[in-house]
Amino acid sequence: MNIGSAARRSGLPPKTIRYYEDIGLLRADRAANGYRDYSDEDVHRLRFVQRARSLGFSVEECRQLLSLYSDRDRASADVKAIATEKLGEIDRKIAELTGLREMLGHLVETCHGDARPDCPIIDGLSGTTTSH
Amino acid sequence: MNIGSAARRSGLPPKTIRYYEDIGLLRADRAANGYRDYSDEDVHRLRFVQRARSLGFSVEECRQLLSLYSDRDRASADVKAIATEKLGEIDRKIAELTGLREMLGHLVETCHGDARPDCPIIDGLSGTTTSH
DNA sequence: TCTTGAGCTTCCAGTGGCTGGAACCCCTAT
DNA sequence: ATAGGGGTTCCAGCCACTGGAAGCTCAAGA
Repeated sequence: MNIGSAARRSGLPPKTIRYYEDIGLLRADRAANGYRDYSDEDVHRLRFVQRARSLGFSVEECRQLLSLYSDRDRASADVKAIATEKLGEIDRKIAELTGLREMLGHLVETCHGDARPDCPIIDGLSGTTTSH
Repeated sequence: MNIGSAARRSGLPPKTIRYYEDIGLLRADRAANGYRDYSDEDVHRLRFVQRARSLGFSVEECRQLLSLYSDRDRASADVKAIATEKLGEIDRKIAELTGLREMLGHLVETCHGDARPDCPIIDGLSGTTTSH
């Protein structure tokens, strides 16, 4: 099938699929007219990458996962290691964002938000107020 | 003072400060020898940006905040609007990451992680298992 | 048959927010 | 005189795409 169909079935834009081929993540056959030609298995792989990306795996991690995916004899521990590492990263990001949320939320709460120029948010950012 | 001192005092690398000048976010005077010359007020502004960036504001938002910061007559409501919008974004990101965490966490939990090739994580990504 | 339009191809450039490196200048201390 | 640790500029690269131009191919309609 052509790239458009593969795109629709995998949930990835054609541009992205071409990009993935460009960086050697997923290659496709070519039809006689030069068009890329995708098999069902190719689409499967594309969707695999799409899911992995949407779960926060980097393209490089997708490359690893793909090779583990294709390796019928891989140890599940290898996959779990990557996923666990990623889980840690996600947790760290959540923690960081939660911290930010708290700080910014506090600033927003204490700002009366009217026409007067006095603003705790600006003060907080400029460091004139002791942050706690 | 030179860019190095300004960097140390603001918590921003010299490269980043030059970059900010490049994109017109913060400009600096020049000394006779061509070196950038920063006043305490400049450092204050740099730190302001540093804090805003670390709170998740984009550089463009920093530009807005800076102009609000410099405008002694601005309404605190204007600042609050930007901060509240950002708060919403942070909340959305947290929610998204929490969703990811749950999904990936579930996959990791159900993966026994040993030498056998059977792996729910790979299965989950490849879509052979119904996601719920 | 011709034309139209959609879809495909390649390639180049831009996004955000830096960061690294090269090549060079300046200033101070030894 | 020289060595070093600043500073300066500019160019390139990172990640993961995305937009756009110019040109090809294909199927359907007048």
